[in-house]
Amino acid sequence: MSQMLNVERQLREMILGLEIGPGERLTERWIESRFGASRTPVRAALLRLETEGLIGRDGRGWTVAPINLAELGQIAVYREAVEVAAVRLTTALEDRSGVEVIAAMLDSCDSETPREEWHRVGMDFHIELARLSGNEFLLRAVRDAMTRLSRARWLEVRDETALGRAWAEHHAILAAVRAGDADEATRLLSAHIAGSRDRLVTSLHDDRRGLRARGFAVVAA
Amino acid sequence: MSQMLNVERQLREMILGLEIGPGERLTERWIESRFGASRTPVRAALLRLETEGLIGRDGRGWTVAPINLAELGQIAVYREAVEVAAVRLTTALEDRSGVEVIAAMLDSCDSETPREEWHRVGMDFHIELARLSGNEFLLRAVRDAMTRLSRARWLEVRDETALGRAWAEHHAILAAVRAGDADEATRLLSAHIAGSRDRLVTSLHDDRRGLRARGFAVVAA
DNA sequence: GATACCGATTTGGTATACCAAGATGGTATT
DNA sequence: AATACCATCTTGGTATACCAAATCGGTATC
Repeated sequence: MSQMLNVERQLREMILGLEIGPGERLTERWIESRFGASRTPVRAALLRLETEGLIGRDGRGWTVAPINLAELGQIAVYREAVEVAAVRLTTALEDRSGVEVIAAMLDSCDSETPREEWHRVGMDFHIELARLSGNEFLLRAVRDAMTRLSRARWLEVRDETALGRAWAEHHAILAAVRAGDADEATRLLSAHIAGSRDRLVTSLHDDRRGLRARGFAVVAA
Repeated sequence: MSQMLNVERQLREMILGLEIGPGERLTERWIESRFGASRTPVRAALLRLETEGLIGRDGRGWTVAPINLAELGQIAVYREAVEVAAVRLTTALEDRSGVEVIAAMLDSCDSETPREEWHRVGMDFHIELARLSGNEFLLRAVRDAMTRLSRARWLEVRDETALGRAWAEHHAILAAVRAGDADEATRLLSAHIAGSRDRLVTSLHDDRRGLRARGFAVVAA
């Protein structure tokens, strides 16, 4: 059986879905029996997830990466650099029709849409926006950053107004890109990322006791 | 024996040192016998080198990544985004004394220094400059970009004046950072990266027949 | 002579056996 | 009762055996 991809995918989903908590120890034998694969594909999956930053080595042994508030700040800086560069490339394109596809994706969310879907679309917005640039490295950087952020975003205590605000900011960014206004687009994007980071870090910092009570390792900023 | 790290390091060095040519096929069994390791550490090394972009899958099987001129252009854009962000962070620091360490590193090269060393120092300049920012993600991005560029830079037909020009540009960037002049530093850095890219792509494009004659796979822009 | 077909070999994917180092727990000694 | 020490178990690192698919040659047929 082609277990390798399955083990990697399922394990990633368990980690991102917080079914395995941040800071938890992983043993190859447990994964082996949990997914019915042997150690070889398990090792391959672990090596891949390590490069994604979702797990790390704890001396000997593997550990699910903790929630690291300092890291969240650094990722925001990284994101801003690459996302702004991607948007600048995109605004310089003649054909920016890809913007409409992303707008349609945003509009697929309404009041009936479950929170989980709002989150996913919110992340995909940034990934797809980077893809429009046509630069594989900027795209990969944004995708990696989003992967590392996704658990934290899922833990964030987010009210409806915050989701709506992000949605509006996403649309505003698209409007500026559509108009070819690079400066406005990057200004809006930078502000969006900074605001997003502030709300995320604040929310997790305020709730860090609750997170630790759930058995999640949280590293302070 | 701790073969895993050795296999990975030695194989990386063979690829970066062009002892294994771009486009060449790799078999796990060959690596196994070449380095006296078994397939498990070989697999680990291959998986890691794949994420570094030095090797890729060719259907079934592994292939050393070809020299890709279009990719070199994309990397330059990526580099500029992350290196400029790093330099902006660094100029905003109160303590920029790390700049002097990098300056000393540059000055360790003189007319007696072999070409190979000039190349290494030229790459380390960018890595160490990114490290000063204190942002792990920007540092990793620059290090990854440099790794992907290093084979191409080694193939570049470079005269002495080009090496000296890069050295002078590096010093000029450091001077701007030392003075805390972020705009000047980023302007110089952007120009340096763009010029470096142009010379690199032009050189490889002009010599692509020679490269192919050496058995190297070259993908056009 | 070209081509279609079939078997042998190669090769990556997987499973598993073995090993050494570290963790664990229990016992004996003080 | 506390602690030092030793046997045992766990666990990641490594080596190897087995499998299926793809590739490569060769032969036979048209």
